[in-house]
Amino acid sequence: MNKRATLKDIAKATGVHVSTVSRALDPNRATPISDDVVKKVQDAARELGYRPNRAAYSLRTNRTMTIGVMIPDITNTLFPPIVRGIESVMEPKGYASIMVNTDSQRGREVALLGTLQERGVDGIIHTAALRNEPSIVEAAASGLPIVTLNRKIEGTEIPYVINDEQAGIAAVFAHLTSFGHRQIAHIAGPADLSTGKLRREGFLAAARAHGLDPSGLAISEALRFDEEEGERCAHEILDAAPGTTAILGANDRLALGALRALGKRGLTCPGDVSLTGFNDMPLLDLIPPGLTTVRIQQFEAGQTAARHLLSLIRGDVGAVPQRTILPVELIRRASVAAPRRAARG
Amino acid sequence: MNKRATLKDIAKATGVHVSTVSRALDPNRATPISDDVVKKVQDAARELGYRPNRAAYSLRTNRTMTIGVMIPDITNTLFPPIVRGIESVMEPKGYASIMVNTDSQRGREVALLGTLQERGVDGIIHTAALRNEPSIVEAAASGLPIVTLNRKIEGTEIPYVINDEQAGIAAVFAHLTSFGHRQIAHIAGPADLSTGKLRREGFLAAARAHGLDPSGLAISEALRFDEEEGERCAHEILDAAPGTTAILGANDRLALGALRALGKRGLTCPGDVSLTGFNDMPLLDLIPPGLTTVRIQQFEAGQTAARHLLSLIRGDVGAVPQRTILPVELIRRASVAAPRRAARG
DNA sequence: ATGAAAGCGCTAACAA
DNA sequence: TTGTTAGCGCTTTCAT
Repeated sequence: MNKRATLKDIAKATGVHVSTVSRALDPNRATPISDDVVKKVQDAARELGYRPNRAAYSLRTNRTMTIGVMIPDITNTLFPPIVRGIESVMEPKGYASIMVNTDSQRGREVALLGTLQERGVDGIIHTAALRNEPSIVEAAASGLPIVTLNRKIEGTEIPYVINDEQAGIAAVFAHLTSFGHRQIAHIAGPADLSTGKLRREGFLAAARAHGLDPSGLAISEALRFDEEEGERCAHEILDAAPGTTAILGANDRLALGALRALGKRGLTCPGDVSLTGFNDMPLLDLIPPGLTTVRIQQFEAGQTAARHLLSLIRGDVGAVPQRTILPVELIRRASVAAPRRAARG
Repeated sequence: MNKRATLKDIAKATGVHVSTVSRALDPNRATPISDDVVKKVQDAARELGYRPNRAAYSLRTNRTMTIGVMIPDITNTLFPPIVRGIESVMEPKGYASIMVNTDSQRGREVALLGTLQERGVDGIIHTAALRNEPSIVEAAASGLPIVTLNRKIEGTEIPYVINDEQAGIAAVFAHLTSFGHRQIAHIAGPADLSTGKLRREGFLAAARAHGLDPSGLAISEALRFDEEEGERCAHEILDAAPGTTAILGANDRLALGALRALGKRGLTCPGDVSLTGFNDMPLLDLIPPGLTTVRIQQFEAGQTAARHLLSLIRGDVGAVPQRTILPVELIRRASVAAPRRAARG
């Protein structure tokens, strides 16, 4: 383990002072250096396999060239493309990211935010932050650049990037009504997650827009965004409102769970009940009958959030819109059909 | 942005020397400190919201408490559970991880290894390293603790953790022959990836073990582990060896591609051709007809690799077996059935 | 049991 | 254009 070359080593090798070496190696050099010294230094650096010591740089400049990426769970297919999107803009700028999984637990969210701060990250991209979690607000108030993804934090100036949840829900809802559905139920996501809340609101708004009384529509709220909860909620809905002809799921996994519930009840999709999801997860198209859903831009969302964070880090606050809403796309598949007996009116 | 409290601040607040503060806060304190000083210091630390400056710590100790995790692509469902497994053991020990995606490109693999070294990571878990990529060997030789996952690097002492590829392939192969299949073809993975190579070898070995002449079996090699290549290879196989009754895919995605090829040819699975995969990706069970496959331990593999890396970092080389092979499990689904005309003998 | 002092590698005034 | 100097916050050796 021959330890790494330092500026001092290069200085010794070239006969110039370490500060000169530092300057010669600085890509955006402020002070002018004679060409031959620059060349000599760079040659020596290459020769010695010099790599700057990040810790020393950080200690001195208070910049780690590292950002924190907080996500609920990388195992959720929603997040890997986001992470890649972030990486695609940060890596070329010399930033590395430390990713942490919060499992949507308040305790973990606070603790992990703490470790990121301790490590002196230059900024944080916070994906799907819990609603009503103040620690992130405090961190932002203390001057740490933060951008949230999939989540607006009320009452703050923290810039956020979200998909157009409302438009997505409106699109599926309109799609369902265009087939004649009126008895449309909703499996809502957890209320403490912003997507859960927004999509539920979108559902209610869409119902009103189509002249339906929201209070007459069945809504069951899932505790988690998973198949098990989707199944439970679907049963709840079908027990409470047997006339339901369509179920609008707050995401794909809930819809897949509902599909299972239909199967267990001997009901078919879309024959007996139409079904829709949200997100368009990978492989979804291969699962019969083919779930109609809403495709969101994950990679692009990551990129956008990263670009905004870079601006914040640079201090160019003016360049960052407080909110960015990314367009979504309705994906029509076979899980929606006309209701058996269209209950019009 | 009121800047963070330092040891000096605590020293000032408590009236003791900064070195005393450092010692009082050290969890595994070497030198004895009087109880009341310890208490006073810890109280002040809490009061001031003290968080150690990692950069200063790193500069001084040459330890970053950070590891690098190199993976081909987090978007591939294989890797998120591995990452969580790694995190589950590293995080409690105070380590953070920097994850980088190599996209299985030699250039990226070398460059990203470089940035990890520059950042002074204490160790690296390298998942699915490219075969014949020497940079990682050099890094290990220079003293950097490294553990590889899904990959053995020949001719080195680098510890590796792999799934029992051979046993997995042997199990599916035996499963196929137990249904009477003899004309078994293989869609092999890329030869420059260890899983591709190992599974191909496993296929050949299994064939011999069952008294089949490997040279009589059709093998088509995919350029990538994706559906498109699976489809291409399946067509190639069915064109070249029309008598094929079963296709053993090197992974699930290749098998799904093959499934698509069958569909396009008007063939059914398992009616006309049986099909098997490897990995048991999420949602696979919901895709008809239900792919028979091999389940591997991803989370556990990550945990194991992380534990081994910790031992290496601690200098406890003796505690780390050079190779760890994790058991796999055959998952029987409906994609395998008896061939229409069992070609026995 | 505690203090003093050095120094990790780097950058950034300030001088020259 | 280059050198000198100080110091970021921490750990650790050596005194006391």
